[in-house]
Amino acid sequence: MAIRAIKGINDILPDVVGKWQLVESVARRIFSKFGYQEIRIPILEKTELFSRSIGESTDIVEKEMYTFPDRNGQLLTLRPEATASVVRAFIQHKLHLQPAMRKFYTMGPMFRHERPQKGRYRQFHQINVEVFAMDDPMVDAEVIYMLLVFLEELKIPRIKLHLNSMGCPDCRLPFRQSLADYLEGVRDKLCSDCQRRRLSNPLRIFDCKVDSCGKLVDKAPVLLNHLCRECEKNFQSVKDHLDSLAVAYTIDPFMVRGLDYYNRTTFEAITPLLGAQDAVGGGGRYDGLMKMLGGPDLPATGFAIGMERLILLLDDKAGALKDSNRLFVACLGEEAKKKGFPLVQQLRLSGLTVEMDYESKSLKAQMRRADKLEATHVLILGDDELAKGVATMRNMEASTQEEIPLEGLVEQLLRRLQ
RNA sequence: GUGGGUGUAGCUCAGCAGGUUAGAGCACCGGGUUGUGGCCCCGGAGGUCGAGGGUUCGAUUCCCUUCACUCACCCCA
Repeated sequence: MAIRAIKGINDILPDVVGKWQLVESVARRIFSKFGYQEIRIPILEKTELFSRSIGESTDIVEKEMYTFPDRNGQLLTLRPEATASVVRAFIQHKLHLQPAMRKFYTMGPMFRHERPQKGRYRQFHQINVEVFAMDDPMVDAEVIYMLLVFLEELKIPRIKLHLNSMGCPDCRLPFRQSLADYLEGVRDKLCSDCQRRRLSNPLRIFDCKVDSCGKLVDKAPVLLNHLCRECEKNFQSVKDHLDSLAVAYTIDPFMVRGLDYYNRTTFEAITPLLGAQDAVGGGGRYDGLMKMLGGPDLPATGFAIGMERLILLLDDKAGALKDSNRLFVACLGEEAKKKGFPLVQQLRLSGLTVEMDYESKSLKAQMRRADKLEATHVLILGDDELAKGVATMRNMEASTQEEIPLEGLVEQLLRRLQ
């Protein structure tokens, strides 16, 4: 039995790599315009970092992390998300003392042991954006705006922005009590999952897709209506700033972010085109995390983009090869091959994109291969040419040919193809 | 972890109400052009019919088991 890749952990073959590179380069270009700097963080961290930041009772920490002891017995985890690591790095290097370092982005693989399905894999890739030490609502609006600009630049169709506020500890505590009271009253009408959630994480009930629960949830108290004065003001300000940028949004009081560290503004970019995995990007404010991880008490906000989901939404032609000239050198006979081999290297060093056939195939076979490789030009080197001291240059699109003297050949090719 | 769907050539899929050499399209290789791609024509190569077991004179086809892939639940990007 041949070895296969691990379930949910996929190869990215050359025919789609162009899309990945497009996504990465657009991210770099847009984010740097907004003042973000790239940071590269490890894929492996101490398990504690994630269990403390994401929340002990979340599904991620409870059953989805790839955790194992290293050779010293230290428990390590393949990162299930990036925010915890970026915060850790910020604290570790005392970056709050460097005012030029506030806005970061990073991209790379994450790992969660879930059942794979469309748009959801065990190794998946995210682009993450994090802003530290800024709590003005304007920053929330700008972060959201940048996410939408990015998606628009990639021409991702039918994106909708959902917006919510998770309040702060001050408003969440009393709210939890009134929600608990309400759920207590209707508890035998809830589905079995929600019966369990009622005690472990009541906010999750808002996410339930069972019809009967949905009806109960409609009448349940909503956190958004129980925000404290400060949070209410803050949320209104975020909305005002979004309005000033002409950003359309839908208030979604039932959108509950799964990670424990979120507070106040949360948001998701949703598409109807991906089936069940409809969130292309999502994030929010997480003001308490830095302090919780032992750093200074600084606010933070950010978002994550799911790259696989983005790639699924990309137009078929996105990221296709640019149509620059590509030369194929076809040699006929040993003598010509000996001359052609160093010539090919020299042309590449001169800046041209050049391929040759290393086997002694018929000219027909070589031409066919040149066509498959989408060469724009073929340089034919054969006995006839060598005898005359020339090479034949064929333009594949125009189907025209000309002879070029071997003397000064490189210069002639550069002039024509560069 | 739970449920549904699907496993036949590199890819997309036919087929078989059990029967002898398992098919198509695309892709690949070669020829038609002693040295010229795409289109066309001709030919070739490529399959333990996912794996194991059972029923049968005979199984790709029926039954059981198992594995893989996939979609959905859960959760999330």
